[in-house]
Amino acid sequence: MPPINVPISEAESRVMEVLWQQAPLASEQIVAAIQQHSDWHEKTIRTLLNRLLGKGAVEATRDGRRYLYAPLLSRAQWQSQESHSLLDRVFGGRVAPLLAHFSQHEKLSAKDIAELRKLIDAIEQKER
Amino acid sequence: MPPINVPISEAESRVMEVLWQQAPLASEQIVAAIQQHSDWHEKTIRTLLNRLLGKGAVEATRDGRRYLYAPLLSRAQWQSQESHSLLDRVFGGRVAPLLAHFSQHEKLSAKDIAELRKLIDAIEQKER
DNA sequence: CAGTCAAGACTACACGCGTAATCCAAAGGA
DNA sequence: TCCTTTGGATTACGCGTGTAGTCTTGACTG
Repeated sequence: MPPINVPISEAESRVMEVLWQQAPLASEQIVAAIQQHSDWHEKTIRTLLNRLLGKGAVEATRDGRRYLYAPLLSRAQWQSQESHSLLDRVFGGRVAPLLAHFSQHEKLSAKDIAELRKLIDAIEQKER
Repeated sequence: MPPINVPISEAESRVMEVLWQQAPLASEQIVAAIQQHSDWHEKTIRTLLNRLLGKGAVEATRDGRRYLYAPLLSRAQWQSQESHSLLDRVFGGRVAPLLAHFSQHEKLSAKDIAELRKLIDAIEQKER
């Protein structure tokens, strides 16, 4: 599975979210899923699906007279791309300033902090 | 100082970076600074400056026959906007998954980890 | 005073994106 | 068999962005 390296837009990512939760799906099901939480027109959603196809972010396999769609770009890959992009564009590629920023300017709940500590402990465990 | 809440584009942010390092500056100095690290045309840079003006992200004060430019949007504000946007768009608004993602998929140096630990210690200090 | 130059203002243009509408072909119903 | 329906393919269109080019006006030069 080669990494997919095409940027997908905000609206397109909403379509991907549906497929990341469940796939393969027919376009009708995707439309239905999205319309539960937004009022996008069916045509709009199909357009986005087609653009994702063009970008190679999803695949379509024929199923009778329609297609079933499934993601080729994984959620983790996409998250990596977006995170990396933020890191490079906004924080000069360094993780610590990003973290410092979050700690100083974003509200971290006690739970967040506890989770962070656990994560770091886990990382250090792995290291040694 | 009211927070500036207009999105600035990638290219525009390069111009802001110059002004965040030093301000106020005449456009000529901004052009010179940017051309040290890129080959953007002078006209391009001036266009970006003007768009930033239009967005209210910088201010221009007359200085004889030219303007001196200074940021109105601060770097920290911008970093917050961008971070928040990533957090919401990509990680459902929760910090821990973002961090988990970084810890699992991005390479964190030992130094990063040490800094993270220090940050968390500091946060917890502050809390109690 | 007329011409030139430089900084900023205005205009341009292609491409991606959000947001659809229209066109087409195959399948199913009358 | 012809019409309708339905999924998909193609086309549309305004806005932001990257990337400049042209126009204007005031200042300086001869």
